Amino acid sequence: MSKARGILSQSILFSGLPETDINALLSIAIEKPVSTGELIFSEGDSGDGFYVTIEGLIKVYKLSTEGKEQILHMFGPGEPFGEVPVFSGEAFPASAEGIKKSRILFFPRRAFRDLIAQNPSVAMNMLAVLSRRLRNFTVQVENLSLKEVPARLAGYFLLQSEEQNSEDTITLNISKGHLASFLGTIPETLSRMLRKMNEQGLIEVESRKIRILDRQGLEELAEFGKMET
Amino acid sequence: MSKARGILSQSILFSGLPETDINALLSIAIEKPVSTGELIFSEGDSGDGFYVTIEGLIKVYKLSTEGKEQILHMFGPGEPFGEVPVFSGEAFPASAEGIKKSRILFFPRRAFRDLIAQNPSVAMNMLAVLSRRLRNFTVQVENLSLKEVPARLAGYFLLQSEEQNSEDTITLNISKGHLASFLGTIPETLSRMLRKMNEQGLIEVESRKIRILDRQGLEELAEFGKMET
DNA sequence: AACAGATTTTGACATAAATCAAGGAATCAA
DNA sequence: TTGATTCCTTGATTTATGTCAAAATCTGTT
Repeated sequence: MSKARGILSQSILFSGLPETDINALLSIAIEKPVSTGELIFSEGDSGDGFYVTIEGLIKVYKLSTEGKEQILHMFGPGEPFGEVPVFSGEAFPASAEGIKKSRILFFPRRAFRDLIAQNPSVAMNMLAVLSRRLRNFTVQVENLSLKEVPARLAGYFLLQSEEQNSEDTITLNISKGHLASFLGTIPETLSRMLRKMNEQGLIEVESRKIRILDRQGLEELAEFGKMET
Repeated sequence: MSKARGILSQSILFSGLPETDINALLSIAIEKPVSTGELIFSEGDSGDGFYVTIEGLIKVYKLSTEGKEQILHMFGPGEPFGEVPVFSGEAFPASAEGIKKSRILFFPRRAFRDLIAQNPSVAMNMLAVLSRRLRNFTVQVENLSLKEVPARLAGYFLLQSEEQNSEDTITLNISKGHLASFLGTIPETLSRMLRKMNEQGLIEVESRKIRILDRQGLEELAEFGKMET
Protein backbone atom coordinates (compact mmCIF):
# COMPACT_ATOMS: atom_id res chain seq x y z
CA MET A 1 0.00 0.00 0.00
CA SER A 2 1.25 3.50 -0.82
CA LYS A 3 0.88 4.85 2.71
CA ALA A 4 3.47 2.35 3.88
CA ARG A 5 5.90 3.45 1.18
CA GLY A 6 5.62 7.07 2.29
CA ILE A 7 6.15 6.24 5.95
CA LEU A 8 9.10 3.96 5.27
CA SER A 9 10.92 6.36 3.01
CA GLN A 10 10.59 9.05 5.70
CA SER A 11 11.47 6.79 8.61
CA ILE A 12 14.63 7.17 10.67
CA LEU A 13 15.67 3.71 9.68
CA PHE A 14 15.24 3.85 5.95
CA SER A 15 15.42 7.50 5.03
CA GLY A 16 18.02 8.09 2.39
CA LEU A 17 17.59 4.69 0.81
CA PRO A 18 17.15 4.64 -2.99
CA GLU A 19 13.70 3.74 -4.26
CA THR A 20 14.79 0.34 -5.43
CA ASP A 21 15.78 -0.61 -1.90
CA ILE A 22 12.49 0.66 -0.52
CA ASN A 23 10.73 -1.50 -3.09
CA ALA A 24 12.81 -4.47 -2.09
CA LEU A 25 11.88 -3.82 1.53
CA LEU A 26 8.20 -3.54 0.75
CA SER A 27 8.32 -6.77 -1.19
CA ILE A 28 9.58 -8.70 1.84
CA ALA A 29 7.38 -6.89 4.36
CA ILE A 30 4.06 -8.21 5.60
CA GLU A 31 1.41 -5.69 6.53
CA LYS A 32 -0.83 -6.38 9.48
CA PRO A 33 -3.77 -4.48 10.96
CA VAL A 34 -3.80 -4.28 14.75
CA SER A 35 -6.86 -3.42 16.79
CA THR A 36 -6.89 -1.67 20.15
CA GLY A 37 -5.73 -4.05 22.84
CA GLU A 38 -4.56 -6.66 20.36
CA LEU A 39 -1.42 -8.52 21.34
CA ILE A 40 1.43 -8.41 18.80
CA PHE A 41 4.01 -10.45 20.65
CA SER A 42 4.61 -11.61 24.19
CA GLU A 43 7.68 -11.51 26.36
CA GLY A 44 9.56 -14.74 25.78
CA ASP A 45 8.32 -15.29 22.22
CA SER A 46 11.11 -15.96 19.78
CA GLY A 47 11.62 -12.96 17.53
CA ASP A 48 11.67 -13.94 13.89
CA GLY A 49 11.66 -10.37 12.73
CA PHE A 50 10.84 -6.84 13.69
CA TYR A 51 8.11 -4.30 13.05
CA VAL A 52 7.55 -0.76 11.88
CA THR A 53 4.42 1.12 12.85
CA ILE A 54 2.65 2.62 9.82
CA GLU A 55 -0.35 4.07 11.55
CA GLY A 56 -1.66 4.23 15.10
CA LEU A 57 0.26 3.61 18.33
CA ILE A 58 1.87 0.51 19.82
CA LYS A 59 2.96 0.02 23.42
CA VAL A 60 5.82 -2.20 24.55
CA TYR A 61 5.42 -3.17 28.19
CA LYS A 62 6.15 -5.50 31.07
CA LEU A 63 3.72 -6.95 33.59
CA SER A 64 4.43 -7.75 37.23
CA THR A 65 3.19 -11.01 38.75
CA GLU A 66 0.39 -9.01 40.40
CA GLY A 67 -0.63 -7.54 37.07
CA LYS A 68 0.81 -4.04 37.31
CA GLU A 69 1.96 -2.79 33.93
CA GLN A 70 5.03 -0.74 33.08
CA ILE A 71 5.13 0.74 29.60
CA LEU A 72 8.69 0.84 28.28
CA HIS A 73 8.04 2.61 24.99
CA MET A 74 5.30 3.73 22.70
CA PHE A 75 5.82 3.66 18.94
CA GLY A 76 4.02 5.80 16.40
CA PRO A 77 4.19 5.96 12.59
CA GLY A 78 7.64 5.34 11.15
CA GLU A 79 9.11 3.94 14.35
CA PRO A 80 10.61 0.45 14.43
CA PHE A 81 10.12 -1.90 17.37
CA GLY A 82 10.93 -5.45 18.38
CA GLU A 83 14.41 -5.36 16.82
CA VAL A 84 16.33 -6.54 19.86
CA PRO A 85 15.95 -10.30 19.12
CA VAL A 86 17.00 -9.75 15.52
CA PHE A 87 20.51 -8.86 16.70
CA SER A 88 20.80 -10.44 20.11
CA GLY A 89 19.43 -13.77 18.95
CA GLU A 90 17.30 -14.20 22.06
CA ALA A 91 13.58 -13.91 22.77
CA PHE A 92 11.55 -10.69 23.10
CA PRO A 93 12.31 -9.15 26.48
CA ALA A 94 8.86 -7.51 26.66
CA SER A 95 5.39 -7.66 25.14
CA ALA A 96 3.75 -5.43 22.54
CA GLU A 97 0.16 -4.51 21.91
CA GLY A 98 -1.91 -1.93 20.09
CA ILE A 99 -2.92 1.15 22.07
CA LYS A 100 -5.13 2.30 19.23
CA LYS A 101 -6.26 0.89 15.93
CA SER A 102 -3.01 0.55 13.99
CA ARG A 103 -1.27 -0.89 11.01
CA ILE A 104 2.20 -2.37 11.21
CA LEU A 105 4.74 -3.85 8.84
CA PHE A 106 6.60 -7.03 9.72
CA PHE A 107 10.13 -7.63 8.41
CA PRO A 108 11.51 -11.18 8.62
CA ARG A 109 14.86 -11.29 10.37
CA ARG A 110 16.76 -13.03 7.65
CA ALA A 111 15.97 -10.65 4.86
CA PHE A 112 16.63 -7.68 7.06
CA ARG A 113 20.01 -8.91 8.21
CA ASP A 114 20.98 -9.42 4.60
CA LEU A 115 19.94 -5.88 3.77
CA ILE A 116 22.06 -4.52 6.58
CA ALA A 117 25.11 -6.56 5.68
CA GLN A 118 24.85 -5.11 2.19
CA ASN A 119 24.01 -1.62 3.16
CA PRO A 120 26.27 0.14 5.65
CA SER A 121 24.04 3.20 5.82
CA VAL A 122 21.10 1.13 7.03
CA ALA A 123 23.40 -0.40 9.62
CA MET A 124 24.39 3.08 10.73
CA ASN A 125 20.76 4.14 10.93
CA MET A 126 19.97 1.11 13.01
CA LEU A 127 22.86 1.87 15.33
CA ALA A 128 21.53 5.38 15.72
CA VAL A 129 18.03 4.08 16.49
CA LEU A 130 19.29 1.70 19.14
CA SER A 131 21.53 4.38 20.65
CA ARG A 132 18.67 6.78 20.95
CA ARG A 133 16.61 4.06 22.57
CA LEU A 134 19.39 3.42 25.08
CA ARG A 135 19.42 7.11 25.88
CA ASN A 136 15.69 7.01 26.54
CA PHE A 137 16.08 4.06 28.85
CA THR A 138 18.73 5.96 30.71
CA VAL A 139 16.21 8.68 31.39
CA GLN A 140 13.55 6.18 32.35
CA VAL A 141 15.79 4.48 34.88
CA GLU A 142 16.77 7.87 36.27
CA ASN A 143 13.12 8.81 36.58
CA LEU A 144 12.09 5.62 38.31
CA SER A 145 15.00 5.51 40.67
CA LEU A 146 15.87 9.10 41.40
CA LYS A 147 12.66 11.07 40.94
CA GLU A 148 9.22 11.02 42.42
CA VAL A 149 5.96 10.83 40.58
CA PRO A 150 5.28 14.59 40.45
CA ALA A 151 8.72 15.21 38.95
CA ARG A 152 8.20 12.54 36.30
CA LEU A 153 4.81 13.94 35.45
CA ALA A 154 6.14 17.48 35.16
CA GLY A 155 8.95 16.21 32.95
CA TYR A 156 6.45 14.41 30.76
CA PHE A 157 4.40 17.56 30.29
CA LEU A 158 7.45 19.62 29.39
CA LEU A 159 8.57 17.00 26.88
CA GLN A 160 5.14 16.83 25.31
CA SER A 161 5.01 20.58 25.13
CA GLU A 162 8.23 20.48 23.10
CA GLU A 163 7.11 17.65 20.87
CA GLN A 164 3.77 19.24 20.17
CA ASN A 165 5.54 22.57 20.00
CA SER A 166 2.96 24.34 22.00
CA GLU A 167 3.94 26.61 24.86
CA ASP A 168 0.73 26.56 26.76
CA THR A 169 -1.50 23.63 25.94
CA ILE A 170 -0.78 19.99 25.38
CA THR A 171 -3.11 17.18 24.44
CA LEU A 172 -2.58 13.71 25.80
CA ASN A 173 -2.64 11.19 23.00
CA ILE A 174 -3.05 8.34 25.46
CA SER A 175 -5.45 7.64 28.29
CA LYS A 176 -4.54 8.63 31.83
CA GLY A 177 -4.35 4.97 32.71
CA HIS A 178 -1.69 4.49 30.06
CA LEU A 179 0.09 7.60 31.18
CA ALA A 180 0.22 6.24 34.73
CA SER A 181 1.64 2.99 33.42
CA PHE A 182 4.22 4.84 31.36
CA LEU A 183 5.32 6.90 34.37
CA GLY A 184 5.63 3.81 36.51
CA THR A 185 2.68 4.48 38.79
CA ILE A 186 -1.03 3.68 39.04
CA PRO A 187 -4.09 5.66 37.96
CA GLU A 188 -5.09 6.59 41.53
CA THR A 189 -1.75 8.19 42.22
CA LEU A 190 -1.69 9.98 38.88
CA SER A 191 -5.14 11.38 39.52
CA ARG A 192 -4.09 12.74 42.91
CA MET A 193 -0.97 14.31 41.50
CA LEU A 194 -2.89 16.01 38.72
CA ARG A 195 -5.26 17.46 41.28
CA LYS A 196 -2.36 18.65 43.42
CA MET A 197 -0.61 20.29 40.49
CA ASN A 198 -3.88 21.93 39.66
CA GLU A 199 -4.36 23.24 43.21
CA GLN A 200 -0.86 24.70 43.11
CA GLY A 201 -1.65 26.59 39.97
CA LEU A 202 0.82 24.72 37.80
CA ILE A 203 -1.64 23.29 35.32
CA GLU A 204 -5.30 23.11 34.44
CA VAL A 205 -6.80 19.80 33.38
CA GLU A 206 -9.78 19.39 31.13
CA SER A 207 -10.12 15.75 30.17
CA ARG A 208 -7.17 15.23 27.82
CA LYS A 209 -6.23 18.87 27.47
CA ILE A 210 -3.56 20.15 29.84
CA ARG A 211 -3.07 23.88 30.05
CA ILE A 212 0.35 24.89 31.35
CA LEU A 213 -0.10 27.82 33.73
CA ASP A 214 3.34 27.99 35.33
CA ARG A 215 6.07 26.67 33.12
CA GLN A 216 8.89 27.65 35.43
CA GLY A 217 7.16 25.96 38.31
CA LEU A 218 6.93 22.79 36.24
CA GLU A 219 10.61 23.00 35.38
CA GLU A 220 11.59 23.28 39.01
CA LEU A 221 9.30 20.42 39.89
CA ALA A 222 10.78 18.26 37.14
CA GLU A 223 14.28 18.92 38.39
CA PHE A 224 13.92 18.92 42.15
CA GLY A 225 10.69 17.04 42.53
CA LYS A 226 9.46 18.83 45.58
CA MET A 227 5.91 20.15 45.85
CA GLU A 228 4.98 22.22 48.87
CA THR A 229 2.52 19.96 50.69
CA MET B 1 50.57 -3.30 25.46
CA SER B 2 50.03 -6.97 24.81
CA LYS B 3 47.27 -7.39 27.43
CA ALA B 4 45.10 -5.01 25.45
CA ARG B 5 45.57 -7.05 22.28
CA GLY B 6 44.44 -10.22 24.02
CA ILE B 7 41.37 -8.57 25.53
CA LEU B 8 40.37 -6.89 22.27
CA SER B 9 40.68 -9.99 20.15
CA GLN B 10 38.48 -11.88 22.62
CA SER B 11 35.95 -9.08 23.06
CA ILE B 12 32.35 -9.34 21.89
CA LEU B 13 32.88 -6.35 19.67
CA PHE B 14 36.04 -7.35 17.87
CA SER B 15 36.17 -11.11 18.09
CA GLY B 16 36.56 -12.62 14.68
CA LEU B 17 38.51 -9.69 13.28
CA PRO B 18 41.72 -10.58 11.44
CA GLU B 19 44.95 -9.64 13.18
CA THR B 20 45.63 -6.78 10.81
CA ASP B 21 42.40 -5.10 11.84
CA ILE B 22 43.19 -5.57 15.51
CA ASN B 23 46.53 -3.96 14.86
CA ALA B 24 44.86 -1.08 13.09
CA LEU B 25 42.54 -0.68 16.07
CA LEU B 26 45.39 -0.72 18.54
CA SER B 27 47.19 1.91 16.54
CA ILE B 28 44.31 4.35 16.80
CA ALA B 29 43.44 3.52 20.42
CA ILE B 30 44.72 5.48 23.39
CA GLU B 31 45.34 3.60 26.59
CA LYS B 32 44.53 5.27 29.89
CA PRO B 33 44.95 4.14 33.48
CA VAL B 34 42.01 4.90 35.76
CA SER B 35 42.23 4.94 39.52
CA THR B 36 39.42 4.09 41.93
CA GLY B 37 36.93 6.92 42.02
CA GLU B 38 38.44 8.68 39.02
CA LEU B 39 35.95 10.32 36.69
CA ILE B 40 36.15 9.25 33.04
CA PHE B 41 33.34 11.36 31.63
CA SER B 42 30.36 13.29 32.91
CA GLU B 43 26.76 13.35 31.80
CA GLY B 44 26.45 16.10 29.23
CA ASP B 45 30.03 15.88 27.97
CA SER B 46 30.27 15.58 24.22
CA GLY B 47 31.35 12.09 23.28
CA ASP B 48 34.24 12.10 20.85
CA GLY B 49 34.71 8.40 21.07
CA PHE B 50 34.05 5.34 23.17
CA TYR B 51 35.94 3.07 25.52
CA VAL B 52 36.75 -0.55 26.15
CA THR B 53 37.72 -1.75 29.60
CA ILE B 54 40.97 -3.72 29.58
CA GLU B 55 41.30 -4.34 33.26
CA GLY B 56 39.34 -3.47 36.38
CA LEU B 57 35.74 -2.29 36.61
CA ILE B 58 33.97 0.87 35.48
CA LYS B 59 30.57 2.12 36.62
CA VAL B 60 28.20 4.18 34.51
CA TYR B 61 25.75 6.06 36.70
CA LYS B 62 23.35 8.94 37.24
CA LEU B 63 23.07 11.24 40.23
CA SER B 64 19.92 12.82 41.62
CA THR B 65 19.91 16.47 42.66
CA GLU B 66 20.15 15.30 46.28
CA GLY B 67 23.17 13.18 45.48
CA LYS B 68 21.67 9.70 45.36
CA GLU B 69 23.42 7.53 42.82
CA GLN B 70 21.91 4.99 40.46
CA ILE B 71 24.37 2.70 38.71
CA LEU B 72 23.16 1.87 35.22
CA HIS B 73 25.86 -0.59 34.23
CA MET B 74 29.21 -1.91 35.28
CA PHE B 75 31.80 -2.84 32.68
CA GLY B 76 34.63 -5.31 33.13
CA PRO B 77 37.45 -6.44 30.82
CA GLY B 78 36.52 -6.59 27.15
CA GLU B 79 33.30 -4.62 27.53
CA PRO B 80 32.74 -1.42 25.57
CA PHE B 81 31.04 1.60 27.09
CA GLY B 82 30.18 5.17 26.16
CA GLU B 83 29.23 4.28 22.59
CA VAL B 84 25.83 5.94 22.57
CA PRO B 85 27.10 9.39 21.49
CA VAL B 86 29.16 7.84 18.71
CA PHE B 87 25.96 6.86 16.93
CA SER B 88 23.32 9.20 18.27
CA GLY B 89 25.50 12.27 17.85
CA GLU B 90 24.46 13.70 21.20
CA ALA B 91 26.18 14.04 24.56
CA PHE B 92 26.78 11.30 27.13
CA PRO B 93 23.50 10.55 28.90
CA ALA B 94 25.31 9.44 32.08
CA SER B 95 28.66 9.63 33.84
CA ALA B 96 31.42 7.04 34.15
CA GLU B 97 34.03 6.43 36.79
CA GLY B 98 36.40 3.72 37.97
CA ILE B 99 35.12 1.38 40.67
CA LYS B 100 38.57 -0.15 41.01
CA LYS B 101 42.00 0.50 39.62
CA SER B 102 41.50 -0.02 35.89
CA ARG B 103 42.92 0.42 32.45
CA ILE B 104 40.80 1.48 29.52
CA LEU B 105 41.22 2.01 25.82
CA PHE B 106 39.77 5.06 24.10
CA PHE B 107 38.70 4.89 20.44
CA PRO B 108 38.10 8.15 18.59
CA ARG B 109 34.68 8.30 17.01
CA ARG B 110 35.80 9.02 13.49
CA ALA B 111 38.17 6.13 13.09
CA PHE B 112 35.68 3.75 14.59
CA ARG B 113 32.86 4.83 12.32
CA ASP B 114 35.15 4.29 9.36
CA LEU B 115 35.98 0.81 10.56
CA ILE B 116 32.30 -0.03 10.87
CA ALA B 117 31.41 1.30 7.46
CA GLN B 118 34.12 -0.93 6.03
CA ASN B 119 33.46 -3.93 8.14
CA PRO B 120 29.90 -5.27 8.28
CA SER B 121 30.77 -7.88 10.86
CA VAL B 122 31.89 -5.21 13.31
CA ALA B 123 28.64 -3.38 12.65
CA MET B 124 26.75 -6.57 13.40
CA ASN B 125 28.71 -7.10 16.57
CA MET B 126 27.97 -3.57 17.67
CA LEU B 127 24.27 -4.07 16.93
CA ALA B 128 24.38 -7.19 19.07
CA VAL B 129 26.09 -5.31 21.89
CA LEU B 130 23.54 -2.51 21.87
CA SER B 131 20.66 -5.00 21.66
CA ARG B 132 21.90 -6.86 24.67
CA ARG B 133 22.27 -3.63 26.53
CA LEU B 134 18.67 -2.71 25.68
CA ARG B 135 17.60 -6.06 27.01
CA ASN B 136 19.41 -5.36 30.26
CA PHE B 137 17.75 -1.99 30.61
CA THR B 138 14.43 -3.68 30.09
CA VAL B 139 15.14 -5.84 33.11
CA GLN B 140 16.36 -2.88 35.12
CA VAL B 141 13.21 -0.88 34.45
CA GLU B 142 11.12 -3.91 35.32
CA ASN B 143 13.02 -4.31 38.56
CA LEU B 144 12.73 -0.70 39.59
CA SER B 145 9.10 -0.36 38.68
CA LEU B 146 7.55 -3.74 39.32
CA LYS B 147 9.67 -5.36 42.00
CA GLU B 148 10.67 -4.51 45.51
CA VAL B 149 14.15 -4.42 46.92
CA PRO B 150 14.19 -7.98 48.30
CA ALA B 151 13.14 -9.36 44.92
CA ARG B 152 15.83 -7.38 43.11
CA LEU B 153 18.42 -8.53 45.59
CA ALA B 154 17.39 -12.17 45.27
CA GLY B 155 17.52 -11.83 41.49
CA TYR B 156 20.97 -10.35 41.71
CA PHE B 157 22.25 -13.26 43.81
CA LEU B 158 20.80 -15.82 41.42
CA LEU B 159 22.35 -14.05 38.46
CA GLN B 160 25.72 -13.86 40.16
CA SER B 161 25.50 -17.51 41.08
CA GLU B 162 25.08 -18.28 37.38
CA GLU B 163 27.85 -15.98 36.26
CA GLN B 164 30.27 -17.28 38.85
CA ASN B 165 28.89 -20.73 38.18
CA SER B 166 28.73 -21.64 41.78
CA GLU B 167 25.62 -23.24 43.22
CA ASP B 168 26.13 -22.33 46.83
CA THR B 169 28.53 -19.45 47.35
CA ILE B 170 28.96 -16.18 45.56
CA THR B 171 31.48 -13.44 46.13
CA LEU B 172 30.52 -9.83 45.67
CA ASN B 173 33.03 -8.07 43.47
CA ILE B 174 31.74 -4.66 44.52
CA SER B 175 31.10 -2.99 47.86
CA LYS B 176 27.66 -3.19 49.44
CA GLY B 177 27.29 0.51 48.90
CA HIS B 178 27.76 0.01 45.18
CA LEU B 179 25.43 -2.94 45.22
CA ALA B 180 22.77 -0.76 46.84
CA SER B 181 23.29 1.89 44.18
CA PHE B 182 23.07 -0.71 41.45
CA LEU B 183 19.81 -2.09 42.86
CA GLY B 184 18.33 1.38 43.12
CA THR B 185 18.33 1.63 46.89
CA ILE B 186 20.55 2.89 49.71
CA PRO B 187 23.04 1.07 51.94
CA GLU B 188 20.81 1.18 55.03
CA THR B 189 17.98 -0.57 53.23
CA LEU B 190 20.29 -3.13 51.66
CA SER B 191 21.78 -3.91 55.04
CA ARG B 192 18.35 -4.48 56.55
CA MET B 193 17.28 -6.73 53.69
CA LEU B 194 20.41 -8.84 53.98
CA ARG B 195 19.74 -9.30 57.66
CA LYS B 196 16.14 -10.25 56.95
CA MET B 197 17.12 -12.76 54.28
CA ASN B 198 19.58 -14.17 56.74
CA GLU B 199 16.97 -14.48 59.49
CA GLN B 200 14.70 -16.34 57.10
CA GLY B 201 17.39 -18.85 56.34
CA LEU B 202 17.76 -17.88 52.70
CA ILE B 203 21.39 -16.82 52.83
CA GLU B 204 24.35 -16.43 55.10
CA VAL B 205 26.51 -13.34 54.84
CA GLU B 206 30.15 -13.15 55.74
CA SER B 207 31.52 -9.83 54.56
CA ARG B 208 31.61 -10.24 50.76
CA LYS B 209 30.85 -13.94 50.72
CA ILE B 210 27.20 -14.91 50.36
CA ARG B 211 26.27 -18.50 51.02
CA ILE B 212 23.03 -19.56 49.36
CA LEU B 213 21.10 -21.73 51.81
CA ASP B 214 17.70 -21.91 50.12
CA ARG B 215 17.90 -21.52 46.39
CA GLN B 216 14.23 -22.21 45.77
CA GLY B 217 13.27 -19.67 48.39
CA LEU B 218 15.42 -17.11 46.59
CA GLU B 219 13.79 -17.96 43.28
CA GLU B 220 10.32 -17.45 44.71
CA LEU B 221 11.40 -14.21 46.28
CA ALA B 222 12.89 -12.98 43.01
CA GLU B 223 9.65 -13.73 41.21
CA PHE B 224 6.99 -12.76 43.69
CA GLY B 225 8.93 -10.46 45.93
CA LYS B 226 7.10 -11.28 49.13
CA MET B 227 8.93 -12.08 52.33
CA GLU B 228 6.93 -13.18 55.34
CA THR B 229 7.46 -10.26 57.70
C1' DA C 1 49.92 -1.87 66.58
C1' DA C 2 47.34 1.95 66.13
C1' DC C 3 45.25 5.44 63.85
C1' DA C 4 42.25 7.68 60.20
C1' DG C 5 39.00 7.03 56.98
C1' DA C 6 35.72 4.57 54.79
C1' DT C 7 32.14 1.24 55.00
C1' DT C 8 28.42 -1.06 57.20
C1' DT C 9 24.96 -1.69 60.60
C1' DT C 10 21.28 -0.31 63.79
C1' DG C 11 17.42 2.28 65.67
C1' DA C 12 13.72 5.73 65.71
C1' DC C 13 11.08 8.17 62.65
C1' DA C 14 8.97 10.34 58.34
C1' DT C 15 6.78 9.92 54.01
C1' DA C 16 5.66 8.78 49.17
C1' DA C 17 3.00 5.93 47.06
C1' DA C 18 0.37 1.48 46.92
C1' DT C 19 -3.90 -0.91 48.23
C1' DC C 20 -8.70 -1.43 49.06
C1' DA C 21 -13.21 -0.03 48.35
C1' DA C 22 -16.59 2.74 46.39
C1' DG C 23 -18.67 6.27 43.79
C1' DG C 24 -18.77 9.36 39.48
C1' DA C 25 -17.97 10.46 34.76
C1' DA C 26 -17.33 9.58 30.21
C1' DT C 27 -17.84 6.76 26.07
C1' DC C 28 -19.98 3.57 23.02
C1' DA C 29 -23.42 0.65 21.05
C1' DA C 30 -28.07 -0.46 20.28
C1' DT D 1 -32.04 7.70 25.35
C1' DT D 2 -30.74 3.90 27.80
C1' DG D 3 -27.90 0.80 29.50
C1' DA D 4 -23.31 -1.15 29.77
C1' DT D 5 -18.63 -0.87 29.91
C1' DT D 6 -14.62 1.33 30.62
C1' DC D 7 -12.17 5.05 32.66
C1' DC D 8 -11.27 8.25 36.29
C1' DT D 9 -11.55 10.14 40.92
C1' DT D 10 -11.78 10.16 46.00
C1' DG D 11 -11.13 8.72 50.80
C1' DA D 12 -9.19 5.76 54.45
C1' DT D 13 -5.51 2.92 55.41
C1' DT D 14 -1.14 0.27 54.99
C1' DT D 15 3.43 -0.49 53.72
C1' DA D 16 7.96 -0.29 51.79
C1' DT D 17 11.61 2.40 51.84
C1' DG D 18 13.91 6.74 52.64
C1' DT D 19 16.01 10.05 56.27
C1' DC D 20 18.67 11.23 60.15
C1' DA D 21 21.83 10.18 63.67
C1' DA D 22 24.98 7.34 65.87
C1' DA D 23 27.57 3.34 66.80
C1' DA D 24 30.27 -0.51 65.11
C1' DT D 25 33.21 -2.68 61.99
C1' DC D 26 36.51 -3.04 58.50
C1' DT D 27 40.65 -1.32 55.67
C1' DG D 28 44.81 0.15 54.60
C1' DT D 29 48.82 3.06 56.11
C1' DT D 30 52.42 4.79 58.73
